[in-house]
Amino acid sequence: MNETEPTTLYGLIDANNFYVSCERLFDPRLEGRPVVVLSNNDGCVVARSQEAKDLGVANGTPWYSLRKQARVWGLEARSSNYELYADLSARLMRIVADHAAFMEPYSIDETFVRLPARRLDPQRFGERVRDDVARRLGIPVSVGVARTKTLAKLANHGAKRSPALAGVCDFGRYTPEQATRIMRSYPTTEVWGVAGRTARKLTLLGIDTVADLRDADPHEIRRRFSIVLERTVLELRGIPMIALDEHPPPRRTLVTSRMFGTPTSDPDVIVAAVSTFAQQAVSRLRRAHCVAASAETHASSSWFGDHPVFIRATCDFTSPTADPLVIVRDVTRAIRPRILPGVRYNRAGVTLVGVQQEWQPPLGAPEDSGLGEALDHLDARFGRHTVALGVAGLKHHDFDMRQDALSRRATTRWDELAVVSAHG
DNA sequence: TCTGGGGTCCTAGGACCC
DNA sequence: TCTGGGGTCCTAGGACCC
Repeated sequence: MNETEPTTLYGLIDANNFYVSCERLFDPRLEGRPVVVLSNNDGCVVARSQEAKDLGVANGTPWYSLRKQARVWGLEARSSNYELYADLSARLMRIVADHAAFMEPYSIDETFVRLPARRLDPQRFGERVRDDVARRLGIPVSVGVARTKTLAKLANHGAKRSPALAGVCDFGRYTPEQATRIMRSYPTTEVWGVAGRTARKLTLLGIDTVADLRDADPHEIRRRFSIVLERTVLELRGIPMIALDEHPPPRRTLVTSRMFGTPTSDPDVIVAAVSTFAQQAVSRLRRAHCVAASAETHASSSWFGDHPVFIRATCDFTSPTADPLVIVRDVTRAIRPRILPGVRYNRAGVTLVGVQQEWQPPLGAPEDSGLGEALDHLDARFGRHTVALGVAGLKHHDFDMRQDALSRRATTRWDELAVVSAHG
């Protein structure tokens, strides 16, 4: 690399404890206290405040097993409020976009960026982003900057972990010796793309730390693992192998799947759930202006029972479609005969497959019922979920999830606005 | 009693074709 | 005695991400 050529630098901006931070934004009493956010159905912990992490609460812990101790600790729990999080996420991305040359949103709470070509000190860049998001949104973020996406991820971990860095880590500031020392202090599981299975296999080869992985033979890694892990090794050496993708291809599958609040053996309830989930999936499909080629439906009993049951049915549509009438009909017809009597189902879902941009149906293709368009209009005029097909239109269902501690959707619902009062 | 939801990519193996 | 080789497409399963 030519020293005079400005190197491309990647940044990773990641919100701290995003769901908890969202909850705190509209309920400041949660500030400074241990807080967790629960999965759908109030099942298990999916996000924790720093205070909750310090208490030793692990992600994935079932809430029922914590409830008692939570009272002793003063641990607060909230049901997940994805409508709120999605809206705040969009605001976060808009703010970051003001600072970046290119950006690639990576998940609901993080985005990769390419730093502006204008030589701005990476440390200053990180501080500006952090401060601007804090000022305009009120959510704390951490920033990692490095020559590859994998290193930017690692730098971001460091920025979060080390209070002295105050949320910004420019990996390029370290000497080779310092970088090696840091990488020796982290296990391989801290690397983007390495989880338990791979880490265990790496340990057998004597590769325990990030530094070990960086120094491993890439060809050997490719032979024993995959091309993906080989790229990771090179990225850890500062060689960019994973490009920034500003226009990721549209999704190919679209899933709506959920546990039931109460398990059921009643085929009518299961079919009603499938019908409801199918309509939610179609609604997302239509908002993306896409059609689907086929669908898969599944239902299952608890994984933790003695004899877990999993049923599935697939259906290919005559031609790719976004017609709720067709999709709901085919999906429910496919699954009903597969339902086994006497099994307590506690989960169902619909996956739309072969999702693609809207296309012109060929001559002779079955006609669209026009119902989807009508529902879109009603949604736009009267709000979502105003009208639905069949039993999905009812307000309450036997399969509804439990959400005992749901916060307000303060930024997307007029009737759930935050109320602020001042006392003189 | 009670254990999330929504995605991606890679690999291996089988079917099928010439 | 000893059985081609290369290509594509599809599916299932594994591993990972947040």
